[in-house]
Amino acid sequence: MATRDDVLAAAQRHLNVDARASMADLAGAAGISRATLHRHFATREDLLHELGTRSLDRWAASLVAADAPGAAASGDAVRIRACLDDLVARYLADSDDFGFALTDPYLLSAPDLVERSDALVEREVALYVAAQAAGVLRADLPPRWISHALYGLLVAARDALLGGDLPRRDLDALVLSTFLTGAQR
Amino acid sequence: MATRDDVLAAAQRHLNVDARASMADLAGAAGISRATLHRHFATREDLLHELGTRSLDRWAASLVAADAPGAAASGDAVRIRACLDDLVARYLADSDDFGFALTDPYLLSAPDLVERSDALVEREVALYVAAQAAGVLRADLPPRWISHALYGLLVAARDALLGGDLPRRDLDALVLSTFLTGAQR
DNA sequence: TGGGTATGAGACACAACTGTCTCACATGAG
DNA sequence: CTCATGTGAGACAGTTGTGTCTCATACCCA
Repeated sequence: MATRDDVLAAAQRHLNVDARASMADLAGAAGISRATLHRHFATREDLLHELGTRSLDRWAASLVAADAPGAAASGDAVRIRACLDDLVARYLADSDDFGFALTDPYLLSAPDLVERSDALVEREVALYVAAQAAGVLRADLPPRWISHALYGLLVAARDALLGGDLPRRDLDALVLSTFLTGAQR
Repeated sequence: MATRDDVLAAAQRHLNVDARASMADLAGAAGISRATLHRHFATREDLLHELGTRSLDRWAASLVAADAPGAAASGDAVRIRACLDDLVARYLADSDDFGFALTDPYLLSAPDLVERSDALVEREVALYVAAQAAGVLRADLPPRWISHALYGLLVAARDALLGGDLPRRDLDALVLSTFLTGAQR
């Protein structure tokens, strides 16, 4: 018998492949009937919202696991740099599971999710500000842009993976290296 | 009286704000009735497809305007570098108009558009390969990844602009600089 | 074995959107 | 003025997906 978590996981996986999947599609992906899916999640919005919340949970957890607040507060360049490396790898792992959430139109328009997302950006930006102060990141880039840029590279990585252009194992190094030093020789 | 092009332009503008707009929404945005919109475009797919085609036209035109094939063939580092600068600025201008097309689920799943898009990526990749050979871009990055990365930065720029985090005038420099040299100090 | 629980299949009403059609009206050209 | 053309308003049917409900059944546990 499929648990609520099993269903969420299946929906997640399927949405990463087909962002416009219907409830019938998601039920099929979970190997259950549509009726049973509705027993778990009354509405499609409920399901999406739950996935959105979990994706934000993961984002928040990654910030904590990489100790972004600690690194930012320390002001230590080496520590901040290690934190950035760690963060990129964690974000990539998160987007393996929640990649669809990066660009899902519903999630991007749900007010409470957007609000929480903004709050997380704020915490991430604090790290970038500290990184700039410590000389780890360029001080001439708006920290919010740095956040957007890393987000964009995650979208790029997701699409490269989906398009079969790159093996997963290369992504960590590519994203980090592109993020930090760009594409120029 | 609104021409077909006026209608397309209005739809484009509105889709950049609300990617899930209905035909009624788009008619309203164009200041015409839904019936008239259907006189211009029999189906929603027709409209989307036309916009998708035009966005690919613009992409192709930008590659030509920046003389990517010429620069690639020349093998001249200075010329290739200038071409890249030009290309980034043009892509950003294109995404002012066609930003929604970057992540629109329908456009990304329409087989003929995807096919044409792949062909354009191919031509873009040729430029990156030449840039790597000329020592302009890092040779250790897969050229396809470079293409994805720039695409990701365009998404980032669009979102930063939409979120009001950055003024339009700063985008060219930020995207180019981040693309080329990254965020690291 | 019997009873409670979860499920699948399917019917059903409903909502939103789509695409078509008609008709009345405005406007501009001749 | 008159006619042709384009338009808006609205009715209409069709489609798709949603959410609810019922009922038979399978399964697990006592």
